[in-house]
Amino acid sequence: MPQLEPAGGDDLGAPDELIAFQDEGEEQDKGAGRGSAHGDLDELKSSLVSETENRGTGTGSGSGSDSEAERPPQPRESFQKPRDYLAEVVRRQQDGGFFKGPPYPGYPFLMLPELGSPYLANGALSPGGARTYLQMKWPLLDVPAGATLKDSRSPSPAHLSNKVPVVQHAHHMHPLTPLITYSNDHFSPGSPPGHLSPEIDPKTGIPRPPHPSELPPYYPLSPGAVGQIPHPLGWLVPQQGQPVYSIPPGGFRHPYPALAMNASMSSLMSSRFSPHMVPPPTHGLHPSGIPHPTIVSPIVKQEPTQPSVSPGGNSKSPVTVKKEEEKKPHIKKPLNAFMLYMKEMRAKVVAECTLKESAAINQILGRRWHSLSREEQAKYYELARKERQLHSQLYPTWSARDNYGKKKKRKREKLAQQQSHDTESSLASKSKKPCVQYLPAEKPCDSPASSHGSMLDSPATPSAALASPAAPAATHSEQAQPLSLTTKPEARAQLTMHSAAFLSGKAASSSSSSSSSSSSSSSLGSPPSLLSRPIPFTSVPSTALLSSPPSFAAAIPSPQAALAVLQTQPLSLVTKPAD
DNA sequence: TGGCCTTTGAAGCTT
DNA sequence: AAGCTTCAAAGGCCA
Repeated sequence: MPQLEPAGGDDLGAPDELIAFQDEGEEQDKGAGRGSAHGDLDELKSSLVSETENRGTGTGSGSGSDSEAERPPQPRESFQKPRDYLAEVVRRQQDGGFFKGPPYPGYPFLMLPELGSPYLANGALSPGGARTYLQMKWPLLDVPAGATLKDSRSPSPAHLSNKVPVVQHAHHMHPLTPLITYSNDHFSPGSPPGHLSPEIDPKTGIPRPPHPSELPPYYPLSPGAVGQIPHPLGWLVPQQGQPVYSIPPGGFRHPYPALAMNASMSSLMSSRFSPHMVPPPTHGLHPSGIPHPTIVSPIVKQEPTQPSVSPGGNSKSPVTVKKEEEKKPHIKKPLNAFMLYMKEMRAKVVAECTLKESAAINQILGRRWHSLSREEQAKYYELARKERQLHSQLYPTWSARDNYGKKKKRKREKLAQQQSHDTESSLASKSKKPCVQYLPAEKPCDSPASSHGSMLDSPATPSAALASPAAPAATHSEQAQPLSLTTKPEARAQLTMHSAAFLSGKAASSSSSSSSSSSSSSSLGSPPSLLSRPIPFTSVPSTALLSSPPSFAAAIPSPQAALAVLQTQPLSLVTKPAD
């Protein structure tokens, strides 16, 4: 199978349309997606229209629809050779120029500390702009200077409060290295949800050799943990800097697990070692002794409600099992695509809205999620896939089963009761709160910027769908991807009633983007359709990457610049030209 | 103080 | 195999 091919060669005979598709994705990343948030709306509209037209013609290049001034002038064809791309990247960095960022404030950056620059323990941006922000289409990687030298077992308080998205190669390497490494990745921009990927099956344990770049580098740690790796956006968006994962009190050898993991994985990958060669971790610890951020100290999260369900069931007494379980750190599930999306976009929505309740925010995010283009969603699916991959690499023995049934027993009971009640009640008597409660009719979040971005970004148009090259190659799993708008029809109805204006208004505001409008309405009121499916990207070959234009990798000279870019930077995973 | 709410997706569990 | 359940994040709300 292609995935087992040597890195970078995981595709054979990629259809041209796939490449074109890839290009389209890039186009959107840098085009509509970026401009939608803060850019000129009219330009965006035009761009979208042009893109749609291009799709219709099958060209997909979208080169003619480029309406962004910041856009790299070079035609993508000029980067068919990785070195060309890299040269361009270097040139741009030297020029100090960077491109207007897309609406995604998160992942796109690889934060590389300048050697010798002081590391700000609290994660705040260095006044001196000590960091070099290298745009990465991947979770933020931030390696505090000297981080790799620190003994995480005695971390400084700085780490405890570090809100800087961390992660990066432990090796000192050229800033472009990450980009280069991507070229070896089997990454497919339109990658399907992880479990759909034919490349790896964490469960069956037949993963392809992991590539460092595939290891999602962000695993925020909870406060009080020895080390912390907050959300990538945490350094700029405190709300999102909340710890996601904590680390067991055992102490680590490296304050940045993911970072170290990258390093180890890099070695593994470079030597083509199979992940199986990595000794299984003990109690959530990485073989290298590096804890994973998904580990939550049992102290922090102690829910010894059930006897051990470890696969290796034994005859130990319940008490013993319970004790062992208490000792066992709680390893959280890796975040799925939507969770990643929420983490990234929550702050943005909160900032735009008057709402603060997560329930309401989540509803909005849920709708926006559906309004995202398939390409954009694909980025998150890919992130999630990598997340799971890293997770499985770190915790080969971990299973979602480990956390199953250990949380909120009351809730389950309540749900059960509710279900029984629902069966007896009419639809109107659903016990769940109507969504309207969280999404007031006054559209408190009718923020033009992001909303437009989401809506406009959505190319979920018939033409777009038809233009999807991967469609024919969609796997069963891909087709099984959630198409739904919401799992609760009644809630959806509520949303439709009370929020249609919210979405349609946005769509209407971009009249030229009729596709967006239709998409929105479709998402809300129509049965799930192909349009709302995640991109089937398993078939997107890496060769497509070879033809992909370089995503603008740029050095950001200052925190202010970083912020500026971050505010407009779209999430994009594809950055790597094949080498 | 801790569960609820809300979202989607992954994965385990149940039938 | 299909359907159901749980968990993952987030933070205000409420008992």
